[in-house]
Amino acid sequence: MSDLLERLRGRGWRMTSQRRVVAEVLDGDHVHLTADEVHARAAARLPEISRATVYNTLRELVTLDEVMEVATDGRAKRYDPNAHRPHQHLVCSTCGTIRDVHPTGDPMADLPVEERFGFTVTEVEVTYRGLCPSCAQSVS
Amino acid sequence: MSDLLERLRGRGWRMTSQRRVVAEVLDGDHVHLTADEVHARAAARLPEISRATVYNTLRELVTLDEVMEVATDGRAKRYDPNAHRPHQHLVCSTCGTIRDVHPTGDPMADLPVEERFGFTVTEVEVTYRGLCPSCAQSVS
DNA sequence: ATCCTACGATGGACAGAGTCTAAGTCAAGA
DNA sequence: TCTTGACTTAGACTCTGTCCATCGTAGGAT
Repeated sequence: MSDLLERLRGRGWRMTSQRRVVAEVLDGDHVHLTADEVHARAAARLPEISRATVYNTLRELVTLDEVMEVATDGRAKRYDPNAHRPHQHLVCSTCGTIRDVHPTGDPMADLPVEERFGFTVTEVEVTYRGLCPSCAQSVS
Repeated sequence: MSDLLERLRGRGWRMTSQRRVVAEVLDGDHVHLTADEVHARAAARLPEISRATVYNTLRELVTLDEVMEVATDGRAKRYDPNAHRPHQHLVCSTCGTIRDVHPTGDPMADLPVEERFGFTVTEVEVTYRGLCPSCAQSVS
C-alpha cells in the first residue's frame, strides 16, 4: 500500500497528513470499511481530521481506481482497497461481514446480446449472500 | 397482480385501501420504482396516503417475498414486483434505468467450496452495468 | 530560508432516504 | 352494531452523504 502513496504523488496529488492517514487506514486484504469506520480509524491517528475530508479523499481514491466502492445493501457504502485484482463479494445477510471471493466463469459472457437491450455493458458485479459461520451458529 | 391481493388476504392481511393502492402501483413488467415514486403514484389515487405507510407496506411485501428489493447503487432502493421469476438486473450507470435480464449459466456453481469461507451461501445477485442506448447517444 | 497562492481541510448547515412513535382510525370478527 | 387490535398518520428523528464559506498549508518560485 505504500506504493499507493507513490502512485498518488506521481499523479500530482498534494500529499497531506490527512490523505496519508486515510490511505494508510485502507491497507490490507479483506478490508471493507464504511466511511465512518475509516474516519474513526483515521481520527485515532489524527484527531482533527474531519468527516468531509474523509469523504473527499475516498471519492478521489475511487475516481483514481485505487479503491473500490461496494454498496452491498441500502446502508453505508464500503471501501475496498483491493481494487487491482478483480474479485466479487460474499456478504453475511445477518452481520454484514464481507469476504472477497474469486468465482470461476465469466458472468459477462452469460448475458446474450438479445438480453442487453442495446446497452453498452461494461461491468458485472456478483454478490453472494448467506450466513457466515458465526451467525449460522447463533441461529441453530 | 390481482392474485397478489388474493394471496395477501389468504395470508391474513387486513385489506386496507392503502395496501390495495400500493399493490396496484406495483404491477407490470420492468417496474422498478423507488419508495418515493411508489408514494407519488399511490398518492395520485389516494391523496392522504402517508410515506410511512408506503414504507411499511413495501417492507411487508418484501418479507412475504412478493416484491424484490433492489439496491443497485448507494441511492434509493427500488422495488421489483417480478419476484417470482428469478432474474438479474442491467443498470444504466448514468440515468439509473433498470432492465430485468436472464443470463445463462449458474453463478452459484461458479463459487468453489474453498472460496466460501464456511458461509452457507443462499443467494447470488448479478448486476450488469453500462450505458443505456439514450445515455450512450448523449455521450458521443 | 521565506514568501505566495492555489489546492486542500474544516465544521456546520443542509439534503435524501428511511425509521420510529404516539395518537387517531377503521376492518372485520363477535 | 360494537369492539378491539391492527393499521395509518404526521412529524420528529437518525443515518449517510454533500455543499459551502472560510481557514490553513504544501510545495513551487524567489
